[in-house]
Amino acid sequence: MKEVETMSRAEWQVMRIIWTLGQATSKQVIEILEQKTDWKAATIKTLIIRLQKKHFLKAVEEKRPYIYQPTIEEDVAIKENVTDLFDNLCCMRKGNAINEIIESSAISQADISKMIATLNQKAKTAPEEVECDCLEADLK
Amino acid sequence: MKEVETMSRAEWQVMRIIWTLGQATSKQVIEILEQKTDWKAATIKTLIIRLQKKHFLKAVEEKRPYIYQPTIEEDVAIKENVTDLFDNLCCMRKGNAINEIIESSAISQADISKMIATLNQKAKTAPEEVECDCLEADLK
DNA sequence: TTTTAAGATTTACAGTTGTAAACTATGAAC
DNA sequence: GTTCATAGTTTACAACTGTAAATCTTAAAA
Repeated sequence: MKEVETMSRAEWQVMRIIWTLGQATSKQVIEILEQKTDWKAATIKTLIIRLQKKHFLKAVEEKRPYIYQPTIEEDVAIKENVTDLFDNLCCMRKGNAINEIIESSAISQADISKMIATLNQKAKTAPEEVECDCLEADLK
Repeated sequence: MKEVETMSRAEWQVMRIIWTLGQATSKQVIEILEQKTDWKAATIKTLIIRLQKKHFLKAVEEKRPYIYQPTIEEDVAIKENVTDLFDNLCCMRKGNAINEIIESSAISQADISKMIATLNQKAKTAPEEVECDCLEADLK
């Protein structure tokens, strides 16, 4: 059973537009997503409605067209998603997985420096080996 | 429309067990997952069957109990998942997202060193800033 | 060889997601 | 004040998921 609302893949694309714009009308979102995808306007409207039902978007409804605004910050949502994924990976393999995304992502100088700092810090107390816990009983 | 088969969350848990053991009978998987989750044996059997239909597992069927083996390597599957997630994040925010998982994950000395090496290498050609492309039209 | 328990397969069913058409309401133009 | 076009809401429907019971098979015990 689902405890917390989550965004589907398609819904996430809608949110990206609105996060980037700060707020947007459905028309704006539709115009942009029709460029990026093969979705029909009706599809995009459905996604907006679902995001409202899930409370990830709220609409300023003074008058039409409504203006849609995010109710969750992009960084927070990203962190939730990434955490959720990594929580289900074998501990032993996270390091390698992270190394692979670093390799394949464009990252700014500033972010690189920050990561190196984080890693140096971590190195002070990091274990020689990380144990696999894939067969361990969970506490839940 | 789905071009490629993907594993659902629940199916992933089954794969983790079998990846870790190398191969396993349904009984082994059931015993372990009954510890880790609230799933009933029947549920776990369903997941195994679906994984076979999706060709992520094959069964050695000489005789019962069958022995199930992965048809995809764990590292490959992890990379696909992680890539799939990061492909849908705003470019500008990937650096920060990666930094956050580094902070919150247990990582071995060896993996830390490797990442630092990767980052130093990247720093040589990394841009000062990464541009957001969330509103850009895709090539597809 | 019959019985039976363990294991495999089918069937079930509601909720989510991708995908979109049909329908309704409203601001703006006439 | 009507009439539209635009924007918002309902309805639709199949595939995928989480969840599991019911049923069929077969190796092993009796």
